[in-house]
Amino acid sequence: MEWRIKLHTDRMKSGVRLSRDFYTRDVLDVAPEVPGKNMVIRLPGGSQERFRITEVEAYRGSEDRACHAFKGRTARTEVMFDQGGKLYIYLIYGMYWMLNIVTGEKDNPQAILIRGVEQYPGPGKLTKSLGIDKSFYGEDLIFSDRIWLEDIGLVQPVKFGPRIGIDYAGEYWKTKPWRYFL
DNA sequence: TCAGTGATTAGG
DNA sequence: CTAATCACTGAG
Repeated sequence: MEWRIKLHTDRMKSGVRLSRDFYTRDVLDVAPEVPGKNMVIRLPGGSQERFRITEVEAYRGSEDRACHAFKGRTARTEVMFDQGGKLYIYLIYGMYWMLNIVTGEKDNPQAILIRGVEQYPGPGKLTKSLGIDKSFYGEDLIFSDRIWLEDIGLVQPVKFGPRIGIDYAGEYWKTKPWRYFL
């Protein structure tokens, strides 16, 4: 019960913005550290809010059949080939914007799908609620004044399991435990 | 379980 | 130009 109270009282507390070095590591090192971090965002109304990230998934390079970079470099996936710390945004099923954070070094395409924050579980629901759309494509979390991540000095135990919604990727990639959540 | 919905992509 | 695909969601 105490952890619930702590989550709530800490929610608005500001932390330290994560720097480039955090993102330029391998996605499998970065992704497990993202749940528990705060996402700071300027909402459509103009107010700045903080949301605790609760669930993410790792997509790792041109070998990962579930990763959009698997099919090579296209206009859509271009930003994944840039250095870590930028946003990869795309539309799915004609309705939902997906929010991803690019990781790794330049020309090593990787990204982390943000699947949920504390108040808005679900990748499509959180982008809709927070007003995240194509205009965030390529946004740099190191310099942006409307969205970034911050460390609030809490280490949360992270659980893990297989990624969601990638049946097409085949048994090997589908079963990799690359989903991380609180 | 299943339809909605439209950008993106590869292929003529 | 066409047609298939799709890191989802909510209704029944």
